[in-house]
Amino acid sequence: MAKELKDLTKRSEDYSKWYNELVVKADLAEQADVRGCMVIKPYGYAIWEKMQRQLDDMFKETGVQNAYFPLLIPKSFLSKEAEHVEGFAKECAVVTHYRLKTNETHDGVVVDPAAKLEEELIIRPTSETIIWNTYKNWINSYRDLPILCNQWCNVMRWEMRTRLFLRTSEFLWQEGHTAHATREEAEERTKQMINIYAKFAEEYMAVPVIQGVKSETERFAGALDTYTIEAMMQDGKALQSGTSHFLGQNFGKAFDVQFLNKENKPEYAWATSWGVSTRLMGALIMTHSDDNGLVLPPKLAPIQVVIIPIGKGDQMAMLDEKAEAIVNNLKAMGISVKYDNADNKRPGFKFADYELKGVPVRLVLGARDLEQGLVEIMRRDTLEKESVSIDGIEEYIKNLLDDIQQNILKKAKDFRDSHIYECDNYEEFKEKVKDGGFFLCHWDGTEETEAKIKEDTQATIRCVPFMFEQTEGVDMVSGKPSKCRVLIARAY
RNA sequence: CGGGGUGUAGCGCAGUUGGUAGCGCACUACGUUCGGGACGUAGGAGUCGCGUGUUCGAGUCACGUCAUCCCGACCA
Repeated sequence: MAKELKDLTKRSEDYSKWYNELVVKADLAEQADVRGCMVIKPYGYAIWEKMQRQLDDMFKETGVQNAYFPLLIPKSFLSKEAEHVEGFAKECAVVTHYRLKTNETHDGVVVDPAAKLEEELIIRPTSETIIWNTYKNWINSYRDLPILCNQWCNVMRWEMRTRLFLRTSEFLWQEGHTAHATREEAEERTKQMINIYAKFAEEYMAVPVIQGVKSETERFAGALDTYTIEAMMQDGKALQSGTSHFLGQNFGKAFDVQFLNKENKPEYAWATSWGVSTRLMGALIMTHSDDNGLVLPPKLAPIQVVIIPIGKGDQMAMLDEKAEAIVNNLKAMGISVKYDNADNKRPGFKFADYELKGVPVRLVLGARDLEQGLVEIMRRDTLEKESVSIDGIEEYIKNLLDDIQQNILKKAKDFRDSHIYECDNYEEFKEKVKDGGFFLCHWDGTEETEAKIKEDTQATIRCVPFMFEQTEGVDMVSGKPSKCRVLIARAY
């Protein structure tokens, strides 16, 4: 096992603490006083907004439109698709009453028993049911199809254990729900969306991901196929970062959504759904951060460049003037920049603070350097400092931002690739998997084997990956023949 | 839901055999500072998670309860 991963494993013992503390210190989010819910603070939300905007653009290029559906779902809707209810029943919050009243001692409120709902309402854990109940009214003919809707919303899943960004009871996400006239078209859409997620993760988040298809046990409740993108965190564990489901005609049948096809014959609609959540923020944090704090990819950083002036009182006016010119030039180039000339914080404090916040580039405007026409530039990914001529500094910064974006992706990719192992020996696997990493192993396709691996090692089959050339072999656990290698890892 | 922690000022914590509620950071004012998380002086801030009990007296002891964190089962 690589030495650096050993070191990470050591950190992994209190990785959660490191992660939670880092998030709080970097001012991204905090745990709310309500069980398992999260307050996303302005700086954190700014990152989420950038993600939203980019994803939205990518969706719209494929014809998807945004819409909005209700938060509350009648209980009966959820029971219409058997597997779906099985999967979500255990984690639903239920609305049973619609009114409170003053208590007998008049110092508080109680639920008014007279206001009990005849049918309870479920706070959406996901919206397939209410959306397909609506689609029923929208679809009569093959000419009405496809329907390509996405909604940005919150959902609630009453998780037993929560963790900031990775698993909160309430989380923000987008969920796309499409209806199609043919199986082929729906399957095509399922793959198209997982490709978009992978592209977004790599090009914008600089998080390399492995695409694949889930095993039957890990599949979304009610889906025929679940495609996933799996990212590797710095402690070698996997994080499922996005999913796209081919739902077949399950929801079409459950909600009786039929249309007349070209042959004038009734047919059930074909469905897909796909989503990514604020968990992506967790992926971002856990992929790039170091001990100084966050490292944000320039394409998603709310502040891409921070300018910090250093000088004595009478020099500040001159520095402000110099800074203003650079700020205006950078803004004109579409670069978001913050000039921090607050006089109540010393430069050293500002340096540390913006490093913690992950600002990709820092420009120090020092009176002393300026006499020689120089400024100091520091890049957050490597923490390297360089003195650069102030002439043409804007172009230099633009190139540097591009370079940082490329570099952190490369760094994450190199790390991941050096921790992917092919393994054919179960004893060796059991020993190595403890320390993290992705394992490509032959699997006989049975649930028994899957369960045994999980019980022995806590690792799970993440997916059947697409990106590797597949050959037949022998299952390392059962010794039975195997068609392909699957990706196995411990996961968040 | 099982096992283990932790609840005391905004944050991080100390508080001895039960006897006046403390420290660091942050905050406010003034001054000196300012090239890698400054310093001095003065000041503000706390129903000790909540409830019941034991006691002359409870942050401290007992019982209960709630919240939160970590480890499992569930999950994006």
